[in-house]
Amino acid sequence: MIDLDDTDRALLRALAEDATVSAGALGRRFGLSQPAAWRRIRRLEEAGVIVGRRVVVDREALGFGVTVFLGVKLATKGRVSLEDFERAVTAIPEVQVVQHVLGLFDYRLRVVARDIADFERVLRRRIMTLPGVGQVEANVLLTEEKRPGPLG
Amino acid sequence: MIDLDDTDRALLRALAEDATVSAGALGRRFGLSQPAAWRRIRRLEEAGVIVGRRVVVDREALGFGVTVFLGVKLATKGRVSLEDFERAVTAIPEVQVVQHVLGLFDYRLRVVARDIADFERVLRRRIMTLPGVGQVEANVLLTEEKRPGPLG
DNA sequence: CTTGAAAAGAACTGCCT
DNA sequence: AGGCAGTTCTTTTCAAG
Repeated sequence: MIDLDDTDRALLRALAEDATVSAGALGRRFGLSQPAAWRRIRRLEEAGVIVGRRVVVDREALGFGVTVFLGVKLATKGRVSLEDFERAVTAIPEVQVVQHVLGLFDYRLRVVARDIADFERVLRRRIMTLPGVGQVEANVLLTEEKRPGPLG
Repeated sequence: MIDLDDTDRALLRALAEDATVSAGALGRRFGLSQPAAWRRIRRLEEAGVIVGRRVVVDREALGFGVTVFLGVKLATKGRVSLEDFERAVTAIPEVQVVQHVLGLFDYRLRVVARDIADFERVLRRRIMTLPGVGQVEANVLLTEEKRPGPLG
């Protein structure tokens, strides 16, 4: 649990927004030399604050225009039920995220589909047939805004 | 809505997992030369399939060990209410994601906090005081698994 | 921390099959 | 489409202040 100064936070915020900028460009933006900026970034990686770099894929450009969030309550609890459910749900290609949660539901899923008809197919043939599924609640995504979040 | 072949999907899957690998390394992995792999990646960028590159920040390493998903139902609807709510909620630093959704709730929020006590503070002083907030439902994140999702 | 420089590697270009 | 060869740029490391 390293603590960061304002410059570290600025670098982190910039890289979380766009990781294609070079260390030299970041240094110029925040008043550091290229090696200084580079050393700070490497320090953030070594400290486990930066855990990887990913490309962001636009699902709509691939024809997946529908995103639905599902809350799933299991009818049967217990260790085996959780493991069975998790194994089965991770085998569904349309499921992007599986969150084990505490509260009214046991799992939250992020599911993508080509359109609503395609989503109904996924829901009926894939989701509702999962082992131990009880109550299911759905929310269809309209717009999504991601923000940097707190950094220390 | 470009359509991809198996090689494009393999490249995309690899880059969505780890964008630090070079075009040359990807080419060797999938039986392409460095320029061939690079040209395919650039084509995916130009087609709008790859929309950016980001670093992944581990919030736990920064001391934010608690993630909570909130479903929010507005008491007062209408265009102005939505805009007021969105403007106010995006000003809360602990809110990472704001999703406008259709269903039982109107918005879904991803909120991070240092611990449960800190989350209670955010909930009472920030979330419950948002303009037009009605019913609120919470799920505390235990574990999260992200999967590649469908690519075409 | 800085500047400057050097070596390694990746990105990018043009030409050819 | 893909490959080869070459150029340009960044990244990465080092030395010295």
